[in-house]
Amino acid sequence: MMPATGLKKLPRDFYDRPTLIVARELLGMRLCFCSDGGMLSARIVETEAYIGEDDEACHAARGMTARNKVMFGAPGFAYVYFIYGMYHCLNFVTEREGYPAAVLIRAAEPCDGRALMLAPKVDRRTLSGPGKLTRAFGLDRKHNGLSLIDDRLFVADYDESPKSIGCSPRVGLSKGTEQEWRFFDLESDSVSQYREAKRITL
DNA sequence: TGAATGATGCGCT
DNA sequence: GCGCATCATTCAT
Repeated sequence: MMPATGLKKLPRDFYDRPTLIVARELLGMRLCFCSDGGMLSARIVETEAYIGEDDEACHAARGMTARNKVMFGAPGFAYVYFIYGMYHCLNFVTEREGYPAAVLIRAAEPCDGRALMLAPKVDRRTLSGPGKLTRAFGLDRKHNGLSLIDDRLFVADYDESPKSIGCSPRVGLSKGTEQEWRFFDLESDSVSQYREAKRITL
């Protein structure tokens, strides 16, 4: 049952589409998470696409493993993994079951539940990076495999689409840097710092 | 303002 | 063992 406020939770069909489309359309959408303390939400302003076994940068490039198997499953599920010994990254699985693809959520603007976010202070930079975002929300591998159609973790359309969208190579990779599969809201100051200016001033 | 680096643990070869 | 879809800090310009 939808609340009377007109909350539009994205259906599974939204994710069951080409990953580049999903990555772009997620910009401006609200990431919503019911933490133990209450409801958290943030406006997504930066995403990256990872598409199939032919994408050298995709975790699925070497086939299915215990770690990446959620990516091979049905669309509309959360793929959360642990990286660099101390961070987690949040992804949304896309495309048909059996085809491994996902969108990494890289940055967002804090909205609801700011007092509940696990950060020294909450401002426009609090969620400006994938590791910072998951840490502030308290997301970790316990949340790997959660359905985004459930009420615990989901995305809703608040009609906050960006006016203009930029793209660039994906961040932090040694392979797969030729594709420009990173997308971000050009007018947001919550986008992650890395190479931000390079592509915008084109 | 930007480049280099250390922290830190797990998955995979 | 090595490398990693990161980040905060340090040091150099």
